[in-house]
Amino acid sequence: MPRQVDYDSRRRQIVAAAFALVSEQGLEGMTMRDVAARAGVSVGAVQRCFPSKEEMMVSVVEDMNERVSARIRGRIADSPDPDSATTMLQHTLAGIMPHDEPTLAESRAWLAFAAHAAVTPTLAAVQRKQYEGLAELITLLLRTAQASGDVRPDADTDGEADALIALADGLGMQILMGRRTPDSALAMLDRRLATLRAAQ
Amino acid sequence: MPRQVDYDSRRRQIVAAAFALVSEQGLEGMTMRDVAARAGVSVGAVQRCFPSKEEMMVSVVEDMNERVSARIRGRIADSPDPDSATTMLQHTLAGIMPHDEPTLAESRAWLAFAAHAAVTPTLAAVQRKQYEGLAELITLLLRTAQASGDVRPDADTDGEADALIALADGLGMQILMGRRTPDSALAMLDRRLATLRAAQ
DNA sequence: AGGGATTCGATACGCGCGTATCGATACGAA
DNA sequence: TTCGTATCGATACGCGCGTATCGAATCCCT
Repeated sequence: MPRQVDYDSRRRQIVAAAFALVSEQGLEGMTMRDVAARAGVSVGAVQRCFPSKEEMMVSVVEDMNERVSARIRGRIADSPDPDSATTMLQHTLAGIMPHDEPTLAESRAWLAFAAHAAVTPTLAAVQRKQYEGLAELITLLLRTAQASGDVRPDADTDGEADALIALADGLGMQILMGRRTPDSALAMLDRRLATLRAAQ
Repeated sequence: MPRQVDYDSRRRQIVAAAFALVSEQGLEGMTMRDVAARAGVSVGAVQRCFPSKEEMMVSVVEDMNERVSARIRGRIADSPDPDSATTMLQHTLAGIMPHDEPTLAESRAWLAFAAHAAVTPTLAAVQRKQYEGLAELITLLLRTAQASGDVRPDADTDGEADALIALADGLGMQILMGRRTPDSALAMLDRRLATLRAAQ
């Protein structure tokens, strides 16, 4: 037997397999056996990388968060006006909403983990920290846009950040349920952002 | 053995027990044994009322929806100006957001079922129909308020209804995660409603 | 009054779960 | 070359799940 394997890449493989299963079948579809099979490794290998299932779930959630962050960074970099705070704001919020199959899968998995976090303090702490980071970013973008006159000076940036996140989350759920198309949801988000720009 | 029992009240007992378990421990805490024990009946009794677990889940979701509807009706009736469409609108949206322990329990359970519905077509259809009804009600209220001049005439009532539902859902999740207090979330909702009233 | 149909709840069953165990295997040091 | 050791994956284990089964208990009808 090989005395040495690349643990990091194996962990990534396993996390990817676990994420795929959760996005397709929910958390109850993420069994150790199925994760191992999907990743093409033995159950023992999974156990060695993740001592318990809960640690694996934490890694999956963190990986999802990193992927969303990376996508947002990419969108901002590709934007014609990457330095504008309002541009970054729009791309950040649009980036957390599902609009194609990969991002739909992300949203399904996110929903599954959110439900689990509601009764599992460990996961709740992880997810909460990620929301905290997102809220801080959006607050910062709002303040920056405010300073350059692109957002109404009387807006409560902290509150508006949470309201925008809530709207994006809620719209994402409507998309998941098939009650709204990604395009129309995005249009609603943009309309909401527009009301922050113009003086009331 | 009693040849006849009150099936309706037993069904209600079981549904109440199942709901309590879901709200406390998530869907995975809703096992047939625990539901039976909590309802004070035997497992066989549960099986006779609900041939399968899935039918039980559907009943729980429908019961939750009825309870929310009843609460909204109560709020509207108790309001000082019950006939005003804007009053009904505010109470309807506020009524689906959690603000005390019973409604927090409702939101936790709702989240659990939403996650399950994402991978279970049967439940998805039930939940979707309920959202449809809610969206229609809110659209109607918006149109009525529009007709009496309480809401901007240029508002897209269908779109705004979904946006308001999305905001209320998202804010409810923030409350569940402990990132917002019910009061501050309600204030955000009211602020959003206010922007629909004034001419832009 | 008594027998047959019916409904009760306890228990059995098969399965899949997360985790623990362990012999087989491949390498580095002597 | 050979032995000790570290690491591999297959398999065992205990448990709790949803569901099926079944003898006991009850009531209606003749």
